[in-house]
Order: sequence, then C-alpha cells, then structure tokens
Amino acid sequence: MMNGARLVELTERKRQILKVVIEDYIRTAEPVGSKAIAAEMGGSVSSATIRNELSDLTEQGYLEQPHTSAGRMPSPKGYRLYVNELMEEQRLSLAETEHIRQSLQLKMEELDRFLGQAGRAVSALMRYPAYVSAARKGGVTARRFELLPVDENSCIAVLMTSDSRVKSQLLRMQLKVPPDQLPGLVSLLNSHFTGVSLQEMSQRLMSVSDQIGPQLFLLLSQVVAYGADVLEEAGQREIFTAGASRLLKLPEFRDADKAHELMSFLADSKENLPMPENRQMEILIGPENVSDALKDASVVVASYDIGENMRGLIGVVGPTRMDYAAVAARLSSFAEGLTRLFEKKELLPKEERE
Amino acid sequence: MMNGARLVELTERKRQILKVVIEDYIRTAEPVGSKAIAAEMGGSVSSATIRNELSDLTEQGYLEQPHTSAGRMPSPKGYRLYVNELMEEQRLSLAETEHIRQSLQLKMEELDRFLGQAGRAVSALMRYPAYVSAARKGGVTARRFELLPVDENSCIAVLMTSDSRVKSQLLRMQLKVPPDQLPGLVSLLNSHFTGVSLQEMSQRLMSVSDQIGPQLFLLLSQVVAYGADVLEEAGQREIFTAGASRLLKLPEFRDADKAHELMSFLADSKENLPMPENRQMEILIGPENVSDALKDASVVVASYDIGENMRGLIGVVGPTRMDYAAVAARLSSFAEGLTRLFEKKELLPKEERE
DNA sequence: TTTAGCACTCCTTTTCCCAGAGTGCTAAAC
DNA sequence: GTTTAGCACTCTGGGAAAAGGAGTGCTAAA
Repeated sequence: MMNGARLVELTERKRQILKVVIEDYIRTAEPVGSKAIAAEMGGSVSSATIRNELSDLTEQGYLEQPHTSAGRMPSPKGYRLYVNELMEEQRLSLAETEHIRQSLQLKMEELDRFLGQAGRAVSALMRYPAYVSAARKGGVTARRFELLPVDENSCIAVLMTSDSRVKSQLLRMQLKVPPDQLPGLVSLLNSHFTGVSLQEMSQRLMSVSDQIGPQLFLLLSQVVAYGADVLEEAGQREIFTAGASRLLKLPEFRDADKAHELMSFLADSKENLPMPENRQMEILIGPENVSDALKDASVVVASYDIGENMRGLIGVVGPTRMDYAAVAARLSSFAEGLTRLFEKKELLPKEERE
Repeated sequence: MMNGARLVELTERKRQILKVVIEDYIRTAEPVGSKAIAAEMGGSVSSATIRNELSDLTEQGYLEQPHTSAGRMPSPKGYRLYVNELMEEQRLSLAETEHIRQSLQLKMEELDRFLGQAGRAVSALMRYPAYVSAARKGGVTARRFELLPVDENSCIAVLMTSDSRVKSQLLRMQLKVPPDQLPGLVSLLNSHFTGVSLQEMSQRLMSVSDQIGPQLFLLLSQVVAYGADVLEEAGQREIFTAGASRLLKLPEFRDADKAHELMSFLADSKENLPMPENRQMEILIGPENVSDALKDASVVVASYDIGENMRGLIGVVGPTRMDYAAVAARLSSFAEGLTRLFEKKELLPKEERE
C-alpha cells in the first residue's frame, strides 16, 4: 500500500532528482544544491525548477535541510525509497569478483579464526567496519563420546557434536579409575547422553547415579559437565567485529565523541547488533535500528549458510549516506561466496539424514 | 654510567620540580607554569626561582616548551628519569586489589577466550587500550596420537601436545580403511611421530612410506599433516587487543588522524607490539618504541607465567603522559594474579618432568 | 510550467583583537 | 652567590566581527 502511494506521489523527475541528491551526498557527505543537481542532470532544466521540486520533496519528507539556506540531504525515508526502488543493482567488475573470491581462499582452520578473517576481509573490501557471526540453526546435541586413558589420574574426553564438530579436553580425575573401566563408561555415555538436550542430560545423570560406583560416577559427572559446557558454547553465537577504526576516516565521525560511542558499541555489545533472521539481505537505515548507538548509522547485513546446519550473518556498519548499492552488491557476493565455500570445503560435513 | 652522571647532573630541588611538572602534566595534559609549580611545592620558593630551574631543566633536555611563552612539559628523557628514579611505587588500595582479584575470577574455559577477557579487564581497569598474548616457552611437540573410528570414510584424530593441550579433528579418508587397522597405525604414530620437531616429522613420514600399504599411508599423512598444523599453530603467538576506542577520550588523540593511525595499528599489527622477552615489567616511552605508530605513545608491558611451560605478556598503550606509577602498579598486580591463577587452576597442567 | 533575477538567510572562514599565562631578564635583597 | 620582585615581552586561545559564499524562496516574465 505504501508502495502504490509512492509511485503516484512522485513524478519521474522527482525520483530522478532524489536519486541524484542521494548519490551526490553519498560521494561528498555535503548537502547538495540545486545548481549542482541541474548540472548533473545535463542542463535540461534550470536550477530554479529543481528548487521547486526540491521544495516539494522536502515537504514530503524525502529530503532534509540542515538549515534554511543550505542544500538538501536525504532523510532516512529518502534513503529507504532509494534502497527499495531507485538504487540500481550494482554489477561487480570481473576484477572485483575475483578479488572477493581470493579473499575467501584463506586457510580456514577453525571456524572462529576463519570468521575473524572473513570480517577483516569484508571490512577492507567495503572500507567500513564489519561484523560476522555464526549460529546453529537448531539445537546442538552430543552425538558421540569417547574416553582415552592417559594415566591413572587423568584421561582425555572427546565429544563429537550433532553438527559434526569435535572437541576434546584433558580431565583430571578426583578418584583413580583403572583404565579397563573406561569402555563401560563410554558405552553408558553413548547410550544415555547422546541426542538429548542440555536439561535432559542433567536429569539422566541423576537417574544413573545408583547404577555405578562412586569413582566412576564422579568421572561420569565430569565428562557430562564438560559435554554440557561444549554444547552450551556451541549454541551461543559469538560475534566478531573488524575494522572499527575505519569510522575515523569518515567526516560524520570526525567528532571523537560520536566515534567513540559507536566504536565501543561495536567492540562491546556482542549482543545487540542487527540480526535479521529471515531475509537474505537487509538494509537498516539510521533510526530503523533499534540500538541507540546505531541511530545515526546504517547497517547492511547478509546471511550465508555454513553447510546445512548452521547459518551465519555478515554485516557492514557505516554512515547513513553509505553507498548502499556498492555495499549491498559486494556483501551479497561475499555471502554467496561463503555459502559456496562451506559447501565445497565441508568444514562441517553435512549430517546424515535420518 | 648514565645513571651516575644523572645523579650529579640534577640537584634534589631540580628533581623535585621535574616530578611536580610530570605529575601535573599527567593530570591535566597542559603545559605547567612556574607559578603552579611554586604553589604545589608549598611556597617555599618563588616562581622566579622555579623559572631559573626550569630553564636549566629545559636546557638539559628533561623538559620541553611547545612555544616560547608556554609552560613546560616533560620530554621523553624526562619521563624516562621519572620512571627510573622519581616515580614512587604506587600502593594499591585494598578495594582495588580486590577488584583486580575479582576480574580474574572469570570462567576460563579456553585459553584464547580467557585472554580476550583478561585484555578487556585490563583495559577497563586502566582506561587505556590493552593487549595480551601467550607464547610457549620452548618448542611444542606431539606427545600422543589417537584415532577413533567413526565410519568407513572418516575418523577422529586426537592429538595431545607436549604442553598437555588436546586437539582433535574429524578426518575424511580418501580411501576406505577398515577400523581394525587403526590401532596399528596409532602405535606407529606414537612410536615415530611423538617428541620430534616439525621438520623431523615430515622426514619420518617419508621413511615409513614403504612399510605400510597405500591406504594406510594416505591416512597417516593426513594425521601427520593435521598434527603439524596443530603444532605450528601452538608455536605461534596470537595477540588480543581490547579497548582501543578508549584512545578517543584522550585529548592527545582528539585528532582523528592520529587516533586512526594508532588504532588501526593496534587492530592489525598483531606482530609488532612491544614484546620484551626478559624483564618482568618494561616501560617504553614515546620514541623508545621501535614501531612508528607508537612513537607518540607509551607502552607498559608485564609478563606472567602460564603454568611452567608458557609465558604471557600483557600490555597497556597510552599517551606519553600516562600515569606510569598507577598503570605499572595495577599491571604488575594483574600479572601476578594471572600467574597465581594459572598455578592454581591448572588450565594447562604442568608437564611431567622426565 | 519553466525560468531568470534578486533579496535574503545562514553557515563557514578569515581576520582581528585582547586577555591571560608564562617567560626571561635585570636589579635589588638576603 | 643565591633568591626574589618587578617588568617588559611573547605567544596562544578564544571570541567578536567581518567577509564570503552557497543556496534558498519568491516574484514576475517568458
């Protein structure tokens, strides 16, 4: 309904003018004047005409004036229209696609480290701060336990999770357990503590307490506690941010206080960054952001798949006048690349379908 | 020899004046005038006398004047004397010691995560950016391998390193290997590939190539390659930085360009941060830093022990006028706390002495 | 409906000035 | 000989005033 209204609301010329204003403002970070617009539109109309149009656009809330006799700059509403309708999908040059492809060709060792790298790459590419996260699609459970004896006082607990990640840790045993008792414990673990939720695990721990001896039970508790730790951690999302200092290069963040606010938000609030769950890509403009620190900034965020079980988000933070077309194009290309990469590399091999 | 010279070079009163200037400047970030000094010294001498002394101190290079008729501010040489001789070891209040103790009481899960937390804690405590790293004292070798069958196409490789860390990964096998062949492979791994350097490992891989069948050899290579990866990574130091945005609160970094330079240095150059190997604590003042980005900043860095096999560094970056006494006191307390913490908690249990 | 012209507004930059803080020197006092 | 008071001089920081400029809105004519 809003869209229909808009199409009537704005003549083709007004839309064109709006587009010019926004793209100019994106480039220069300065309010745009009628004369500049007239020039940019090929001189087919005079600056006076433009002024009339600008007046209308301002009245309708697409543009703003910092003060009476300044040029115009886009309002959030203006940016929104631009992003929805005016912006041309930017095509990436071959060179650039190649560049993105290459920056993904990094050694990917562990997911955490890799996400950090991805964040830095995106930030470098966009020249804005970026953030990355990965989250499990569903709940994670234990798939398999294993215990390896080291000596009488310690053993290694190995845990494979339902998303095929393997974690292990050395455990010190409070009470000595002879190595030949371990296999029994392992089968107990695998029969009772796999494929169940965290809560369920602690309940089952209680229920088996009388079936085995105290030393074994102590060790069992340790292993289960470790497993619970791993699963809990696996269910959480960690967020990596990169390139926050790029903000300082932008005129709108010359003011140290503003920059500080946003930067410490990026550094600390690993929680409140925009995380749209549904869409493939989302653009949040200024006040559309919930978070207060972001109210003068915009966020472009895309999602990508990590195999079949996980989904990640990768976002870019910039000033409201950020070059939405360019950022969106690159980010979506990057996200696609990530999805493909995780398909191919099988960092997390797909789970057997049951 | 320089020290001897210095003791003669400066009268007690000059030293006192120097101290007042530095501590004033630390507080205010403004050049200090003769009158203020006279007042702070209890009015026992007049400002004129102070001026004479200041003149001398400036000539000797301990103080600087931004321009002819401004107050004095300390030069790096002045700070150096202050740190070496004038600064009083600051005693921490009980409350503060307690605060430090508490900020170490965090869940420490994995070392990486923990170091990140420690960095943030230090940065919050000092109100300056901080960085943390951990490095193995000696080379790391493999201590023990294990292979756990998953199915015909994959198995889990577990590796325990000489510093008692356990790492594991799921391996996809190119060629099928029946599970009952694994034990033999494990004993081969443990007899030939433990306790040796990375280079040695690849040599031995060659030498055993004709002793076993091709499928087994392929798997063996995979495991050894994984082991080499782990060891290599374990030998590297990663550096965590925290609180970089605090720079923006300091008057000397109001200039966005300066702040940007230092901040991106902190974010990127995980390599070039000051890393004194020997001392317990080190203070590097302005130009004493090798790195260019740090030439207008100072660094206080302390080392701590992680069990018996590792050693870490924790540093604070600030303006040259940073409050050396306060930072040094807190940092050293923090480093001690870390050392004790790692002793107690046995995150990395001490290695058996052979 | 478009355009030229013009008066007007408000920001930005520059210039100017001045108060204030601080120095260095000199000459007297201790 | 050291310390101090006094004084002339220097330099900065900040604010006011002025100049400049970009841009608008309106009016009247094309």
